[in-house]
Amino acid sequence: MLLGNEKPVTAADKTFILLRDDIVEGRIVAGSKLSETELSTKYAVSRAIIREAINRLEACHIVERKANVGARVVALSPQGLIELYQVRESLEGMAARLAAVNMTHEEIDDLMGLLQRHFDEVKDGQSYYQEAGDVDFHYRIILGSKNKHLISMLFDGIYHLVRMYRVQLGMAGPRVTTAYDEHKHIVKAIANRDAELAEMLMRRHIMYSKNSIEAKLS
Amino acid sequence: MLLGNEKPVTAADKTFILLRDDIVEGRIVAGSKLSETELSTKYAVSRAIIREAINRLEACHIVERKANVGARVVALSPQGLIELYQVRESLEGMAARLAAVNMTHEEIDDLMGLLQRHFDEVKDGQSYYQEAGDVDFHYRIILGSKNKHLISMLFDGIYHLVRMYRVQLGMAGPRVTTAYDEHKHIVKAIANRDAELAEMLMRRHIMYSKNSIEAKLS
DNA sequence: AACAATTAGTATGTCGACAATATAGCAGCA
DNA sequence: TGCTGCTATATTGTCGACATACTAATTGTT
Repeated sequence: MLLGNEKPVTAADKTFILLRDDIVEGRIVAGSKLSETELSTKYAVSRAIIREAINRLEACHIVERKANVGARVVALSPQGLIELYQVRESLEGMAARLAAVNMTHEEIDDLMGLLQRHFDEVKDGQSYYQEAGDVDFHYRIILGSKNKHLISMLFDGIYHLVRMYRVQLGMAGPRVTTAYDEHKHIVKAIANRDAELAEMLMRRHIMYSKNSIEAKLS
Repeated sequence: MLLGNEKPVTAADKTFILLRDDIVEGRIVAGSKLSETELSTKYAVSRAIIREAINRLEACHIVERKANVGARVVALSPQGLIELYQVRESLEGMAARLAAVNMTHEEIDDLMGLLQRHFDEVKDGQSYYQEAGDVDFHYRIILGSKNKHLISMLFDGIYHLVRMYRVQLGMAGPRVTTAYDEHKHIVKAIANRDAELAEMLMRRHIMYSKNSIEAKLS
């Protein structure tokens, strides 16, 4: 899954994305060791490329590296997921706040259109959990914040980890109808340029989502 | 300045820290291009080491890299500083909230001791802006959150950028007495385990700090 | 004179080999 | 038998050289 407009141009870019997705999708199991030589044969590139890819994965917190020892894929734990959602709540809350100030009318209209399509799908009974739609919703609000650091942190860092948890702990969860209502209220707050409310609603939205996942884990 | 307990063991580690500090302290000017060959002679290491160091700097958002073109030190702008403080407000607010829940009594006592020493210095007329003290204060609360992602984002990422702005836009600002009061109230909220209030006060504290800097820029 | 294309030059991307460090296994001793 | 120290092996860290892509200067054309 390519997020944003990351266009891999160099071999290291491509290998980074391949390796990352193999990890996120669970084809390389969490907690396992990453051998540079092994990976270099597997992906048919030199060790230097693999090293660069692993370095970037470390920056995303997807792998952990110890000097002179090697790199391991991070281990997934309930505690880790909670910490991740705490950061998400904080950052996406701020994103919603900023989006209420910085999104253009056009962007807001687009967002409402997306929400309407989402609603139609729910109405048509396709009310399985639409991850793509949900991601797209959050995606646009984060971009709407117009804050470079926020965007980068969430897309390059947090997002892939969240997806890794979703995939590997198998939560293609429900929450579709309630999530729709929450999304609607958030957009309304943004359209009203109510930054305070937008942040609060987004934080609650993510908190609910966290609670739902926590409940499923226990 | 070494933050946390990053112990450079490999040559790439050392070069990364040297290069980072040269940039943060302004010995390498903001916006300038980083030539790999040039740097490799300057720091007396191979180009591979320099490349790894630059990769890590890119992960910190201290340099920007374009494929097949090269890396540049980020340019400093008022807008960039504002965006940085927006992220700080969000993350450190959450850190204070979590610290109120997760800090041990001992850690809170230590924090109060630090605050007392800070107060004594202010009383003694050494009321120039104590950056080290201020940093140490925020440092402990961030650590007190016990949230790995939060800690890493702030220390490895945001912190050095903030310092870069401070150094290069020359703001060894005042705000020492008011900042002291704000710190005191934050610690009180944490000691009372009032997460809600701790977050709110921390966010206001950072907002005030941002406003003070903005005023100085215009 | 101004613009386009080609070419030379320089910087980045990639590679394979060597050096240094950690881990595991084995031998020797208490 | 259990522990300590050494050795061997395998993995990571580092390096210099080659391949490739961008940049800019030069030349030719309109």
